[in-house]
Amino acid sequence: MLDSGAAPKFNRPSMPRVTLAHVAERAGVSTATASLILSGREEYIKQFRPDTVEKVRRSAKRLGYRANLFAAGLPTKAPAFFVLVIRDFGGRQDIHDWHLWAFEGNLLAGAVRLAASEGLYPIVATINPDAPDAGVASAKRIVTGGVMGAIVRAQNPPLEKWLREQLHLGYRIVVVFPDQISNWPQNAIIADNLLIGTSAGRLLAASQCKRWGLVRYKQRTTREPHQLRIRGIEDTARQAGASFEVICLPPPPQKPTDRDLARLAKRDFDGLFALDSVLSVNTLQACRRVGLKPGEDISLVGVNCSQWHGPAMPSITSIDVSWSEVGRTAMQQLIQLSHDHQYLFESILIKPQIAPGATCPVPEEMLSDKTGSA
Amino acid sequence: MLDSGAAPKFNRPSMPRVTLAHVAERAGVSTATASLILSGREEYIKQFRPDTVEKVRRSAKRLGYRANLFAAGLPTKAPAFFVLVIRDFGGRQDIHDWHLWAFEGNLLAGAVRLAASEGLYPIVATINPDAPDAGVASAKRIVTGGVMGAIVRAQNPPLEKWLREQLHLGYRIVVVFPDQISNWPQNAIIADNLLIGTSAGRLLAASQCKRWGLVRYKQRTTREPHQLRIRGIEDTARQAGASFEVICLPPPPQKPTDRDLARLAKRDFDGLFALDSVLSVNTLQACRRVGLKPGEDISLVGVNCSQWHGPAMPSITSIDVSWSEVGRTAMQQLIQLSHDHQYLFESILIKPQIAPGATCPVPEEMLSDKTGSA
DNA sequence: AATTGTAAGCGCTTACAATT
DNA sequence: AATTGTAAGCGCTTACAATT
Repeated sequence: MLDSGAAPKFNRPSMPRVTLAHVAERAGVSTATASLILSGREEYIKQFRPDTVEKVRRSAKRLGYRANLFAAGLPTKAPAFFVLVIRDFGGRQDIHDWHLWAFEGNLLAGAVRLAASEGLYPIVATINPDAPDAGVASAKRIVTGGVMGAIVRAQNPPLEKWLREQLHLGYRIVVVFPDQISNWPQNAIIADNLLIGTSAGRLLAASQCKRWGLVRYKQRTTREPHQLRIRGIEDTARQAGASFEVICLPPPPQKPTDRDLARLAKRDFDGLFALDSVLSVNTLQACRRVGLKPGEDISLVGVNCSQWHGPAMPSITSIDVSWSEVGRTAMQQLIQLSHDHQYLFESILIKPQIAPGATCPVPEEMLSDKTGSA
Repeated sequence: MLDSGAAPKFNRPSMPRVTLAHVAERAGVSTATASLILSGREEYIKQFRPDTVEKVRRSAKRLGYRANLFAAGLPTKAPAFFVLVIRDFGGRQDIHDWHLWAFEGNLLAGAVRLAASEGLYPIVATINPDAPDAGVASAKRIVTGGVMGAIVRAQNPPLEKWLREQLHLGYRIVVVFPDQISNWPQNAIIADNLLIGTSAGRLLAASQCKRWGLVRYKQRTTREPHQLRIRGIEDTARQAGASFEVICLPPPPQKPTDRDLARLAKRDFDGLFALDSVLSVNTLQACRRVGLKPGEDISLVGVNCSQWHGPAMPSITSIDVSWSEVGRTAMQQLIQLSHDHQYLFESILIKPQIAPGATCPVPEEMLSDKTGSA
């Protein structure tokens, strides 16, 4: 299929780039003059004679001149690039992995929209959480490779540890959704996980639920974000005088088994809270499989799953964290730090938003507190 | 919420970077020696005395030296960066837009995995198709800003025209999924749209369908990729002696109306082919709404929707194009061009794969031809 | 011959000097 | 005073010269 080099017309060597020197020479001025004029900054341009400005601009246009952005950044010590480290989801064709890309995409979009307005470009590195050290080296290299700063979607303890070291060496790093929250009093953008839990609890309480079930993964160690969510709903359960029990489902590659479903089928619960997006969808699915109808005979509140609903399924009432808002906030901080020539800021909590769905009604008064960012 | 600058510890100025000169000085050698040794290339290192090598490495480690990748690329004229232009899906909270990020993510992943092995980093620019000229300038600037090359997810005719101009100026550009296929005999990675259509047709024919319906958008102009898919299935219908009619659904922001559904409800069809991913999902949804059960009383073949199925819905039998394969192929070509110091190659067709689902059976013999790339 | 340094240069920016 | 050029420098690489 590939036929490169066969036909002569595919053998054309790539032309040498047009440089500022070419433009200057053709316009009969020095490179300094050309540079100043092409900078586009009025304070520079106005000190040249109009016909000189014209000459230079014409020459640049004529030759198709484009500044080399890498060279341009060197003298000013203000690189036009920042790093964005996101997750790669292996080559696995798992449907959940595939969808998770949408979160990363929104994070990227949030950051990039702001960056563009500052003339900043993102260099994207991906890290596959399953491949501990493989692709990480390349990401590390670029984070410390002379960029203006880095926004890193944290992935695992070793990476977070390295990031903290680099941060205190003076690299401008903003961490997004760290796992070990308590280690990040500085430079992190964190979802308000406690509020996620209490919000879910308030929804279940408002629906008069009395027998709450918390759906989580069966794992030895529970990560801090989930712990906080659990604490949030536990507190609310206590206040609401509801019973509170835990249901475990297997982590992503696996699907819930009949044994997992049995617990649900006993109908001990009238309200469920699923800790994350995949759990939420799996819980909805599991309920339907055992004949439960969330929204009718049981309430279900999920997390980050408002975008998830399949056509014939009820939409899940969801406590959402806006990934694009997180991306934007991270970028905002990076820009601020850069302007201030600093590298530390106090970590920021992002408030979740309640996205009403069919699986649990949302009282009017809870709909108002949708905002949360500065 | 943000408290930057308040506590004194957030006021630490970012430290100046450690440069090669620092490392060299501390090791008592010239920058040339330090550079050669830290290049990591055996042919350079072996010509130095072992203790010199040690001195330099220790000094670099001691000072926490990281090479500035932008400066490093200048002298060699082999920049370590390429551009990847993908789509941005506005701020719209449309569920389809949200999911479409997953495609862009897979495209990115495909390219980046290969790039990493060559030490290449992607600079990502996004273009919002709805904002014609707004963000485009920034993307154009970086594409011609001194990178090794660019992979561009084509978006619209004006952009494609500009890309073709730049290509013939000598910029290394690989276009992905162009709209105006016939304008891209060179430097494009294109889905084999004709084969998508004929594959769908063969599936419907194999299911003994006789009254085929083609589901497309109602628009004045039909874009070339869709035209080819239509031609593919039309040809197959003729060969199979099936009738062939068109059903129109409204484009993405809108949902199918009752009037749109009426056509389906008349049950004139026993086989449907939906032209793209959004149409496929909408068609499945529409069928269910009028009481049709795809897979039982009607066959449905979609495009790029195998990952889409909601829990309680049948999975759609889909003709898929692997976006990560497309990304990988584009990257492969870029690397090849760079090695050969060329900038043109013959456009490459990517064969689709048949992903069996519940809405239309797939004969054994059609499952084999899953591969397609070099 | 083995080992290292000198120097030029990548493409740009900007302070400052020099010219009219 | 208005206009432009000179020169140094950003941080690096690599051909080549120079030293032992």
